[in-house]
Amino acid sequence: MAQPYNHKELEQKWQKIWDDEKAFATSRDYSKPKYYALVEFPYPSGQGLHVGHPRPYTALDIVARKRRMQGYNVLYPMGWDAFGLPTENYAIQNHIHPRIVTKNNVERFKKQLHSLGYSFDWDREVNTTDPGYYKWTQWIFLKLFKAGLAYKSEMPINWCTSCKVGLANEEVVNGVCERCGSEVVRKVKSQWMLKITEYADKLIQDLDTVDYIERVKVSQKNWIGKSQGAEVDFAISGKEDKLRVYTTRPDTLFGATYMVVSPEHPLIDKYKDEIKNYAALVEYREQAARKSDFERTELAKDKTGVAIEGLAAINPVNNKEIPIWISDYVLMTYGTGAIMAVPAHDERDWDFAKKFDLPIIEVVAGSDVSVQEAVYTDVATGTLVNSEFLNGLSVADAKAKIIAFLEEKGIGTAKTNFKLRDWVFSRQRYWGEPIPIVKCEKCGFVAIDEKELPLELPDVDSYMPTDNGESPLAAMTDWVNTTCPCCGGPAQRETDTMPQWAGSSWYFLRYTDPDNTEALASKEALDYWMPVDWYNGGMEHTTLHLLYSRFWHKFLYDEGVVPCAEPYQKRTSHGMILGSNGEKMSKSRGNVVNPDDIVQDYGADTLRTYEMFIGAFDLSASWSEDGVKGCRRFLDRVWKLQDLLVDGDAYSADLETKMHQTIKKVSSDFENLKYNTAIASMMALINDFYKKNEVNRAEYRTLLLLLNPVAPHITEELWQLTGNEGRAYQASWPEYDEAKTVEATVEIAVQVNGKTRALINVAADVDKDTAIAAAKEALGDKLTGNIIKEIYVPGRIVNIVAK
RNA sequence: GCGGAUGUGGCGGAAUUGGCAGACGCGCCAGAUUUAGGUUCUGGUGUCCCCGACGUGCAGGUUCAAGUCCUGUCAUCCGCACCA
Repeated sequence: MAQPYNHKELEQKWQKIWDDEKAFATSRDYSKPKYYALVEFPYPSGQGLHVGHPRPYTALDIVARKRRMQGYNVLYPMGWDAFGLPTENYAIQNHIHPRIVTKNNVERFKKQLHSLGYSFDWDREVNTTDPGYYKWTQWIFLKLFKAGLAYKSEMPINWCTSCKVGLANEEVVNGVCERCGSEVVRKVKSQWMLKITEYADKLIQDLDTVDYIERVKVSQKNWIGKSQGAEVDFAISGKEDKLRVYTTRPDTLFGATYMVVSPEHPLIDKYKDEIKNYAALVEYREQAARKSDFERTELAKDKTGVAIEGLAAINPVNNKEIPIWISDYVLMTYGTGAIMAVPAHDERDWDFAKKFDLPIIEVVAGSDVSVQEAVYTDVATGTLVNSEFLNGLSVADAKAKIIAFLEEKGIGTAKTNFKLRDWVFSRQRYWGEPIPIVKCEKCGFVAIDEKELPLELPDVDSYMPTDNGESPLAAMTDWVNTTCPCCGGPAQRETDTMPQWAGSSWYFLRYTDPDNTEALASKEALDYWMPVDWYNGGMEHTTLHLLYSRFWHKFLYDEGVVPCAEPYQKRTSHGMILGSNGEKMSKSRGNVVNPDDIVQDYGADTLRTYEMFIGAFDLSASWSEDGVKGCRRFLDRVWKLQDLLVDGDAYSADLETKMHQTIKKVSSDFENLKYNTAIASMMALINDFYKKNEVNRAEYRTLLLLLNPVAPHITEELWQLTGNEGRAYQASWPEYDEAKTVEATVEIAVQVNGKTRALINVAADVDKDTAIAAAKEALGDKLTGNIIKEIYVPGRIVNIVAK
């Protein structure tokens, strides 16, 4: 009898051997075929590893281990996305330097990941807070600055009242701060911005060149939100000025019966002396400023607004004078901050017009414009009416004709717009990369010399942002006051730091050559390793991190720094692991599972197996301790198979087909995110061994290799115990013979009128006549009536239609 | 409101191009081993009026055949937020 399966002893033993043997160190031999597998590097939080982390890490560890066994030179690295607010908040509360907090958290995470037996190449570990790393984050920023893609802008930004930081639009979730949950208000502040919008078109187009799961592509496209329309100038009655609007429906111009501008629109202050109700407008604007974008744009709410008294616009196609209103449903940050309202064919405009009793003119036929439900906007089938020279045209034709008309008259142009807005890149915080820019009274904003990089984050007395919203760095006058690299005169350093997204926007490049001091990575390393072959990460990062990193990568490609236009060849996403009650795991719900406990009680191999077996990889799944036990039982059974081991260097005849089928299934399932069914097929295989009460060496050997990527420790131990040469992780991946995956005889169903009435065994390649004859014999007197049709699907079914 | 998913036994979940619904696991039931419990092994386990019928959120449809395709509809989850 074999010794009992002692997971603790055995897992520690093999983890040490792998370390000593440098088993998973990436080769610098660039002549072998390469494979770059990547998982999102974690933020090393104070809570330690969560059971959600191992799901993607195990999945790609399986792929990485399998690829090594298939002869690839594999890069499967890990690092730390360690700048960020929770660490800083912890530092503020406990008066510990964030560097120390980060160091402690990283140590803990690393120990936890190590205990799970991942094949990460720890020689290539990166940390975004390491000056040797952020030197290159700053270097990329300077490149962006020099290319005109980084600029300062005074504009309304999202301001978190609690964190006292500016947030990207993308970081505001349901109107509250993504990180702290506090209310977000609008505040004007001078911010560093990155022109991601410059790359909007490329970011959409190049999605066609990569293998991302469809959901991710769709999310990215929707986020970028490309729309084709026109900008149209409306004259302001009696003034030189024009009021420019953006519309996706220029064909409905004859139906524009009023205009709406955003409460912040500059028009209002420009003509304040002529506007009779200026005070009312200002009051409305102040109300709007207190609302978040979310509240302002919530669909269900009542429309509000104030008419501007004393100004009117002229509809350029029919020269009718129409009123101008202000309303907070028009946002200054999208389009031109002004719209033409076509209440007959836009729901929001319709609501507004009904509430304030404004005229509604139908210009696309086919609706009853007196009731809201009938608002007609069908682009595919509509026909224009009440529109003079557009009458009778389809919407598409009318669009083309009106744009031509506007362009000829010089009052409008075709225009493409994007929902995507530029990236607010400043944070008034301490724990981030300093922005390597100084402000000189004479020269303006000046990049510091590249030789000065990294511009290190200095130590400060307090990590709290100042009450006026300045970063704690602003209090360090010794550091702030410097000289201008351009003219040598007095200058001040930028005191804002970069957002957490900065370091994670290029980390996959650094892994290829992490110790390079001359460049972010050598050309040779980048040419060999890039692009990442398979990147897996959470759905929550598809619009933020994924878009930002693609943007930086495309910029670096244009600069000749990286060899490919897209960073990731393939992108997949995993589902969340929920608590056993089906809710998101959180301390307050008391449903958090600590992976350390599972490793302790059941072993890393059990945890890894369970995380893969829990359900479809891309869907969320609930944790179940019983499920963990089932996976442990499976590994116990694999362990105890050594007692049933018999000699044999070829698969036994009765299991040969099953062996080839299992190799085929496991091999393809590992490639297609179907880890759960791969494990199920291995369970089914060992059930067959148990039924037979024996397994031969050839069969056991194959099983151990198939299972090795999932449960590397136990399989390595069994590999050794049962007298195999070398290491399992170095063995070749099992191969199968397609011809041998097919059964000689198959059981097929015999149906009458689609209902199964019998089962027959036939040769797999039996012809139709023989199959039908066998089916009729099996049916006997169950078959009555006249046979109308006979259907035979090889290997599947015989269906006889009788009446 | 828009966009994306998801809906299958007591539970987690399987099911090529439409082709025997419920693989695999959990739980449960029974038997064996055990002083007993646990462990382990073996067998069983969708429902019902059980030689038959009914079953994949609901209602229709196409088809010899539908979890899968089509139309409509309901529910839940995620993302976005009046995007002009």
